Amino acid sequence: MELALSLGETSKPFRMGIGLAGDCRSKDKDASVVGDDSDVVPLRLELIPFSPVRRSSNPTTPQLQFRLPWLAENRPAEREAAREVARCQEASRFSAVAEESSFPMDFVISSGSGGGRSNSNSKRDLEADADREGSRGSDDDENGLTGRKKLRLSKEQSAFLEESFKEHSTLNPQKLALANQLNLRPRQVEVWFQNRRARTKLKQTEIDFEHLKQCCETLKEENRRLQKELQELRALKTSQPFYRQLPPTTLTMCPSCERISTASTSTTTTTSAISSVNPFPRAQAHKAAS
DNA sequence: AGTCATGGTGCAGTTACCTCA
DNA sequence: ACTGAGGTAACTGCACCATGA
Repeated sequence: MELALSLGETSKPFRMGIGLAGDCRSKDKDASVVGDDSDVVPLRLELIPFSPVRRSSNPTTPQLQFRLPWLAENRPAEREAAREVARCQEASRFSAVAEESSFPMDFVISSGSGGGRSNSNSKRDLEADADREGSRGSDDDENGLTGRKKLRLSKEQSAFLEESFKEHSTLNPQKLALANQLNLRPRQVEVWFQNRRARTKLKQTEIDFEHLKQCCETLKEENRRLQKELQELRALKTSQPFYRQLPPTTLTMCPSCERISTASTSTTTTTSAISSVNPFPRAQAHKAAS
């Protein structure tokens, strides 16, 4: 058995970057998903594929074809795992049916904890309420639990979501399709993507931290080296007093290209070349030019 | 064209649950 | 059996954006 999932535009590879400055909230969508090259650290997380994905041969219809390994038809050895998934998601069907139903479901009665919320999350609230209702199944009735019940996604479900996440880190187009294919509630898929983005960002932050730490160490070492070199040059300068007696007119600088040339030998050198032994190349060059 | 209400979605922060050493 | 740490599903509150009235 094979199911096809259309994920829309897939030409742009997913890239995740962390902005170095500024408020990410004001531009979080762009910064966290696409990442403007101007404000992200060049080090990036690469999402490594770990299971084969067969793509549609037709480029005009970017379509992914996933195998659903937990289905009994595909891997008979995992029939029991599939039954376990079905058992775990039994509560999901309740709310899924409720969503598909044309009858208005009376989920508006709040369970108490979200009293101060704005109206802008009403659908999410309804889903959460439905989740709570759905999760209060026979198990909870038996053992008396009233809190939220945590459903562990199967490895196969997580892998499937990972594949989808690699194509789109945002969810909008494929949420319902994913939820249907995985036999999960749309809210579960949504939460999974949110948590996945958070994990990626955290990982990227750790990588960035290590990268910046290394940069810091490198710069410290470079600074130490330059300070030592400066001390040596100063010592050389004091031990060779004739160094001061060099006529300043021996150096001239072209005002347009800022190249320094010696009048006697007409040897041209750049200011950057001089700066390797002179901490104040520009000042000296201007002084020489005047 | 500007304003407001509403809905959808993302993120940060947090909580609660589960697993494992 | 107990426990603490780590992973992660789920929740909460807020912000932003799109859309329609």
